[in-house]
Amino acid sequence: MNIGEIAKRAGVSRSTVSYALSGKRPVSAATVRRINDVIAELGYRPNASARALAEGRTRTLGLVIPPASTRLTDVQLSFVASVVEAAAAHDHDVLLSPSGGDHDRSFDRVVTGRRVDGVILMEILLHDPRVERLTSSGLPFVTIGHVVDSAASWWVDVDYAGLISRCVRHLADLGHEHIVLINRSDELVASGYGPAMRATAGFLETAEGFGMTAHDVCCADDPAAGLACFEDIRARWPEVTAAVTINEAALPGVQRALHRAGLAVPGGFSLTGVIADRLAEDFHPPLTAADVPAGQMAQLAVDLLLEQITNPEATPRHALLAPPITLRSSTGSRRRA
Amino acid sequence: MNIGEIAKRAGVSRSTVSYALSGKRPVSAATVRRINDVIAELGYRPNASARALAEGRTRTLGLVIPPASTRLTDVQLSFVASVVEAAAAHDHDVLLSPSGGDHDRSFDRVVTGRRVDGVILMEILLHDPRVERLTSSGLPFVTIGHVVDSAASWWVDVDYAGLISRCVRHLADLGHEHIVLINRSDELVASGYGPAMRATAGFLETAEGFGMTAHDVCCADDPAAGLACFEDIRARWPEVTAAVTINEAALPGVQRALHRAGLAVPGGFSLTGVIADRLAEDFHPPLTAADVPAGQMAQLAVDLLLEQITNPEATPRHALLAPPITLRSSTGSRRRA
DNA sequence: GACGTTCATCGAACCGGTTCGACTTTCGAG
DNA sequence: CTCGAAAGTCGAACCGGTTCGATGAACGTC
Repeated sequence: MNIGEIAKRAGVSRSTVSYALSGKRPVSAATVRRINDVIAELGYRPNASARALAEGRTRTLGLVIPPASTRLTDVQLSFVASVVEAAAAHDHDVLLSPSGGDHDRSFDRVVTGRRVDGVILMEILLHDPRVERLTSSGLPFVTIGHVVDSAASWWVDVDYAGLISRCVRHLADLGHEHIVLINRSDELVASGYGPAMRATAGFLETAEGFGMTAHDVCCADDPAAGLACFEDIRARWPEVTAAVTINEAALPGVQRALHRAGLAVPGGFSLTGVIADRLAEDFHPPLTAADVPAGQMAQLAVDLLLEQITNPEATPRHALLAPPITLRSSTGSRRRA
Repeated sequence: MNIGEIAKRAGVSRSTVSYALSGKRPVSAATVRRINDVIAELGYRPNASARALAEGRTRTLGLVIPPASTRLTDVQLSFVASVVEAAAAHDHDVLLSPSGGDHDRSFDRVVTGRRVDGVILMEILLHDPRVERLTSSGLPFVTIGHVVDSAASWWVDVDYAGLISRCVRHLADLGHEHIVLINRSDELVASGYGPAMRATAGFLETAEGFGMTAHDVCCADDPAAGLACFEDIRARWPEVTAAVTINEAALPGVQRALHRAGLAVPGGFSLTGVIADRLAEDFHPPLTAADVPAGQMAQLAVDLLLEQITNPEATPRHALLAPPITLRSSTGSRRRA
């Protein structure tokens, strides 16, 4: 059941059927009705490949995700789901492509085979080879996170430096003097992962401004590492009374370490950071934190990408989101150790 | 840069370029080399839409996921990532489509627009309307989980009944006499979610066989519900000494409730069930559990789907996986309450 | 030396849509 | 009544690949 069949049964030409469906040229009401009847009867749907070939666009967006070996965090996950929904709202589909490791073939296929009209790139590094590949391919793309030279590209990011800075200020207001930043993994930081770098910068700078002593440590993205990391912190700097973190995955371990050390939250120790709201709420006690607005970021990323696709000449736009800190109950005024 | 341009620069016809690339007819070594040189120089990649149109297949698989509003569990997440990787290994891409709620348009687009060669359907119900839609559309598909009338369809599933049964036997061996099943949400059970139904059946049947008293309760998929659920259990059946669960998302709440009640695991209470291995290991103490092999299921689902696509006349195949129970440290012999 | 194969290549048709130009017909304005 | 514009429709070309049938050359066989 293709457009020719519909045309034959409705007694019109193929082009008339096409115009009746797209509305790009006037078609008489009677003809439209006849065509619609035939379509309803035969259950016709235009072939997406043929349409893509003719129109020169696929109505599909590519979403490049970290490979499965890298454990996806809760925020990333809800981001993926939200991208799919935002795209669906604009009648677009989403093609997934893992990247990194040995998955470059997939990335290549998606990028160079004109399979998608544009790409959303997650988890980008400060110097990211994929960004260069995309730039030279001419395919529209939006990154989640931004590269060093960011003015000329399209991106959506969370203002990690600003948010962490606010967290530090919050702790300063509560009287804390010795604080620590629990960052993400060594490798990620070493590879130039933007959020980690910016969090560190915002953390140290703000703490210094308030005359606090501040330490920052890296921690792998899993509970076991969180536990070890926190015990290490206690051993090296027993005077620390509060921690700021951007490492969601390590949280359960940190919680266990706090418990083992006999530290109540927030009575004996305060904890805050940039955390997905669902995770912050599931913590015990609920975490005072800057909630990463994954859904909003996804929506924005899709909007920016579609705008860029529609108008390739548009000047690049970005969005740096700084969600407010939600006061829950994991931070309190400093107590003597 | 299309195939015609390549042909022109190599001084051959378009069909020769096509045959040189596909190898479906012999082409002289000299010509192949000349064509490859031109292709390398111009960075040519065939247009995926044109190829899909001509070949009648898209080399793309559809993956129907639960909508973003339904919080995806850890298993589901790693399943998605694994499907993408398994498909990539066969040079296929994955198109995501949410379903349920108001996302039927997306599902429709994917299914009826010939955008994909086949579909993998996650989280299916015992009576699932999407299965009927797919069946009548003639598109190959594989379901994760199986419907009542399952002999005639392709699916991969975890043997929940068998696994839960093993968990119960394990508890019986340890001397427990009063146990409870923490199932998934009311709504899910009410809507006929297979795993939940089969878990219940396997649980009650096996417990009865061992002469145990067994209760089963539903619990929403979040920590707060887990906490409330467990406190309810303690209030109603204080004699219960062990729980079996298939509800991963509720676990943190259950843990908190155990802690509040002053119950050590496994000293005061035993806990086991069907849980993703990563979650089981992150628990404190690590959970004795049947690890859901998400990666293996994804691999199998993709293999089955590709087989069905290649050979539509093949008789349906299924796989019911029963991973072994991994003994960790959350179960112990019964103590007097 | 005639003949059937295999090799290598070409041109044309096809996949199923969209879109452009051209051709009637209808209609309202001058 | 005439003329131009708009409505309504058609045929043909095009998007960029794949594939079929045909053709000519090289080759081994009887």
